[in-house]
Amino acid sequence: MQPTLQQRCTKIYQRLHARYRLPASMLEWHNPWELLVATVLAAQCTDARVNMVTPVFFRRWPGPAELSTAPVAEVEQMVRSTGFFRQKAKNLVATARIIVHEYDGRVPETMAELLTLPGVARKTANIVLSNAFHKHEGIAVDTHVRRLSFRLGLTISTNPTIIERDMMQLFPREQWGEINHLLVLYGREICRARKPLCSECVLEDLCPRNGVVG
DNA sequence: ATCCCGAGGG
DNA sequence: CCCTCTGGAT
Repeated sequence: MQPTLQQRCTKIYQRLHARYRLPASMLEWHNPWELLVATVLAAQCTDARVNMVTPVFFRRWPGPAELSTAPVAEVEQMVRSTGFFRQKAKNLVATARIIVHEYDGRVPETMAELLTLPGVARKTANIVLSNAFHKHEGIAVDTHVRRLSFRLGLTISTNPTIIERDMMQLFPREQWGEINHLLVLYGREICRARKPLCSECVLEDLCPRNGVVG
């Protein structure tokens, strides 16, 4: 008797939760603004690299007020090593200006408002909402969540919006924030993009690769 | 679909 | 060389 999709998700959560207990992002931050900046910089970049940049960044520009008047060229050099540096610098300065002028200098706390910021889509907004404000409006779908949800047969889509909708159906809301961290950690350690360590996998009996009906 | 973009691993 | 890293806008 094959387990249902829901039953598999329950087991996936239980096993990864047991493995990682209270998982957190490796990004280093001290307030919502720092988490927002770090998450924008994390696009197509490792957390370790972001963490090399952000301490210097926040010493130079501690908050949105300081960044809003910074020369974009100087910001570009600061974030250069994270890749996509022209886009990220331009978006971060523009975001700082919007937060200063439209939100009284504070990072907005709703999905709709966060999505108005340049360079911020649902993935970044979900990370900020769940981690900085403890609001779980959705599930952050990044490269790891996309790869693992597909491999585990939790979605047949490669579209992040559809993947998020599928995942929201499969996991209870109180797990939405944590499931992102669990899948990211497991994706980095075991279910890696390049050479997944299937022989060490604790989800082996739940994976379509081993005959479980997707 | 394509572009943005540097750094590290293999 | 190629692939990947907690994406987003056009």
